[in-house]
Order: sequence, then C-alpha cells, then structure tokens
Amino acid sequence: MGTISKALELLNYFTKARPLIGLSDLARLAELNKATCFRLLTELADNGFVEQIGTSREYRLGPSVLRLAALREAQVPTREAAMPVLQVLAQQTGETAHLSLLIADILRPLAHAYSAAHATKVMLEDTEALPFHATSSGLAVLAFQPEAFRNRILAQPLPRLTTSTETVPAALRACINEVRALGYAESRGGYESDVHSMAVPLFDALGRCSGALAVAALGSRMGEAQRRKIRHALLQAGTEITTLWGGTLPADIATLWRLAA
Amino acid sequence: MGTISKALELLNYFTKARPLIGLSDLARLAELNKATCFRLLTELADNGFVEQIGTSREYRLGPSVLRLAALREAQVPTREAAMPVLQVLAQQTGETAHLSLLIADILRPLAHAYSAAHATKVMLEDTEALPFHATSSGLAVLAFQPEAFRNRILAQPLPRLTTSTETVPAALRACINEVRALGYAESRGGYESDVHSMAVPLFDALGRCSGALAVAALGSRMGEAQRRKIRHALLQAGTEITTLWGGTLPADIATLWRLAA
DNA sequence: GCTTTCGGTTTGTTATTTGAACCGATGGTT
DNA sequence: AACCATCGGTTCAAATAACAAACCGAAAGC
Repeated sequence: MGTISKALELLNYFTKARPLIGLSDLARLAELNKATCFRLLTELADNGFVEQIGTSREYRLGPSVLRLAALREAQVPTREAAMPVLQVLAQQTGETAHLSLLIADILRPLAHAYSAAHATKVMLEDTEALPFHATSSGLAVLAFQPEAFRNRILAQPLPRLTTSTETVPAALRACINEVRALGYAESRGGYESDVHSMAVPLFDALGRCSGALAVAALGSRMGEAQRRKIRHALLQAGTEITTLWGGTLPADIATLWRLAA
Repeated sequence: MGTISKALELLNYFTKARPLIGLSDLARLAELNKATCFRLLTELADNGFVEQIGTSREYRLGPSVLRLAALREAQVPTREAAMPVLQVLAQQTGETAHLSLLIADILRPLAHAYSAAHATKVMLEDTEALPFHATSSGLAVLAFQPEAFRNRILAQPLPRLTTSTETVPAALRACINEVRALGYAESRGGYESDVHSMAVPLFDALGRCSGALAVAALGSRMGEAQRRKIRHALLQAGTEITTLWGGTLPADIATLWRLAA
C-alpha cells in the first residue's frame, strides 16, 4: 500500500463516536509506526485535512474536506439531492431511512432520516460501515456488483453478528440471486437481532450500482402490511433518487420495480 | 514536498469552473510527471477521493469527501451554522455576503449568499482563493495572524489586479494596522475595480482568526449610509458566527465591535 | 520521585517514488 | 490514407523519500 493510501486511511479512523484521536492512539489503530503516523498527520495537517485541537494536542478532521465536499455536491449533488427523498421515506414508513454509498469497497452510511411516528426507532448515528453479508443494504449493493467484487467480499471473513446472521457464502449467493430476482433486499435481524430492514440498490449515470437506500424497522413492527408499505415506498424513493442522480436503472430492475409498484 | 501533499494538492485543481480534469492536463497544472500524477490519481481513486468519469476518462472529485465533510460538520458545524447568518446578512445589506476559511495558508471562499435586492450583484461562483493583499477578507484575516504569517504573505509577489490594488508591503502593513484599530477591513476596488467590500475576521474556539466574513457591493452603490449599514450588519453577523462556532472574540475586538454597534 | 505514556525528533537503512522513454489508441489535418 | 499530435497508461533504472527503532522532554498516575 502506498503512502497516500496510508495517509488517507488515517482519516477513516475519525468517526462520530471518536472525533478526536491522539498520535499514539492513531498509530496503534492504523498499525503504523508512531514516527510514520506523525509524518502522515503533519502532512495532512499542512493541507488542512486534519487539524490539531489546541491544548489536548489531539487531531480531528480539518476544514479542507468542507470545501471539497461543497465542490463535489455542486457537480454531483448526491447527498443534497437524496436528503428530502430520504425524509419523505422515513415519514411515509414511520421508520428509519438511510442511504449508503459504496466507497472504495466499503459501504458507508451517508445520510439518514428518522420518523417521529414511534418512540422507539432504529438509530444509526455511529455506524461507520455496513457489512455486506449482514445488512439489506449490503446485499442490495452486492447483488449488482461485478462477480469479481462479490467473490472478493464473500472470500473475506463474514462475522456472525447475531444468531440470524447468514455467514455461509453459498447461502449468501442464493440470497443475492433472490435479491436480483426481486429487485430489493431484505434482512431479518442479520445485523442487530431486533432490526428488520429492506433495501434497494441505487445506480449512477453509468448504470453502476453505487449505493443503497434502506428502511430499518424494529422487527416487532414488521408485519406483512408494513413490509408491503415499506417495499412500495422504497421502490418509489429508489427510482426518485436514481433519477435525481442522473442515474439509469438497469432495464430489468426498472421493469421489476414498475410491476411491484 | 512530500508525496501526500502532492496528492492532496491535486485535489485543489478541481474547481467549480473546472470540475473534470484529464491526466495530462492535471500533470501539467500541478507540474508533475505524468507517471507520477497517474500514480497519485489512482491512489486517490482507490480511496474514493477522485473518480473517473466513464467514457471520457477524466477525473473528478470522489464521494469520500462527502463522508468526511459530514463528519467534520457534525463535530464542528462550520458551514451549516454560518449559512443562515450569511443569508440574513445578504438580505439586510442587499449585497453579496460571503464567508472564507483560512486553510493551509490559503483563504478560500466556503459559502456565499446573494441578495435579490438588485439586478446587478457581485458574483463569486468561480473564485477559488482570495488574495490577502487585494481583498477586504484577506486584510481582515491578515490583521489577526501571527507576525510570521504576515511576513510570509507580504514577502510573496503581490500582483496588481486593478489600478486600485495596493501592492507595496509597507503600505499594506499600514492598512493592516488600521484594520486592527477599526475591527474591520475595507477594500475599494482592489480585487475587481468596480467592487467595494468590507470584511470582519472570524475566530475559532482558541481565539485564532480562522476566516473572514465579507459583504461585497458594487462600488456605485457604496454611499456613506450604505457603508454604515453594511458595517453594522457585518459586526453583528461576525459576532453571531463566532459565537455559533464556539469561538471567542479577542477582548479588544469585542470592545470595538460593541462600541461601533 | 519513580514509571509510564504522551507528542515529537533524530538516525541510518530501506523501499518507494520518480521521470524519461515507450505503448497502443484516438482524433484531427493534410 | 498517411501523418502527427495527444491522449491515458506502462516500464524500469536512478534518486529520493519513507521507514523503524531509539531517544527526548513533558505531563500524568501512582
């Protein structure tokens, strides 16, 4: 791995749950030599990608990312365009809606919207990456990636997160085929035991699946009527976001979604 | 300069006016060998900081920056917090308000708001960096930096952008002293000949000046009454944003602003 | 006051980065 | 159709920057 990747990877250790990291900590997390980590950090800091917080000497993400993100959104309004649709989706279904993006082989939540309908809801403030094998979003994305990508993911260790987590590659491939046949994915407690979720893939302008849109509900609220409602809202919102992104649904998905709607 | 800085600097060449850049172009812009540039770009692409646009093979900013920016805003709500204040400022003054951040020794516009009051307004869609010596924002920031920083900037070439641009370091130092004495900066056509602007410095939680807030007006509309109005609105908005940032105004500035308000 | 850990620095060794030349493909010009 | 320039991308010896371990002084815990 090159130096640049190492430096950029450092940025990934900053999370909502852990916004400040000290040099030694970060070196340990990234499994780097302290001197190396220091050099990487100072160079990142020189460019405004991290900054040091006065007294404690810890590091946090810097202001450079703001400018770049504003630029990216201006050119490809990803988050901004999806946000209102996400909110409507949460409100329509009464559950938590969230959108994830496939970035460098990792599926990362980018935005979410909560519903006020229930006192209990699925929270995902601190989720940093969604496991492909254990979430509906993961399966939805996996189903529409090149075979090589799927193989790479399924060859990795697939941790059993709950008693319901499917961890057998062959079984997961069967799930994935089903996702392709249905046009959406479903997970019943595969990630957290009492969370039931449904997801649809999202496509970019080149027809590649670049993310997923999901609704995560408490398992106890997930009756057949609710599933139908969620599926319907999800397919509609998925179409909408893909359109807003200037994306194109693969013909078969477009057909499936139209029939189900 | 290290490899990381070279790579991160590549990201700076993407602008609103130039969102897509080809390999050879970028290599020329950054004055890098094409092979080097290619390696940097692929590593950036591996991490989602740039991506290649299908057919044309040009590069653009990638989705990674979105995630990082969302994280940064969650911890330090810079842009989001300032935006509404900026809009009010534009509306109150009837002119263009903009906010810039000091990032790695460069003053970069981060957000702006236009007023609907006049058919003619100052646009700054494509501005990527504000020269310190020729803009009110630049002078406002410069006035509250460590002496070493000022020296560094004033030792660089100071291009004459208009006939009104002040380019003599000694004269600029006098201007800067005046800015410190007044608590705000002013530029009359130093950047663009028919644009007159006023700016105040913004401070972070450690009392360091980390940016500037400015109102840019057409010179023809800048009478004494308008100047007073802008100054008043600017000082108020500057106080507000600094507060929202959890920042602290230096005691002397706080006094100056209170007296002028 | 002892020990650990912190952020940061120094050093010689090592491995990565670099840049000129080179590809095949593409697209305009004559 | 022959030509030429330029594109994105690749190769490989030479140069340079990254690396790990040991070391600092300062602060914190005990």
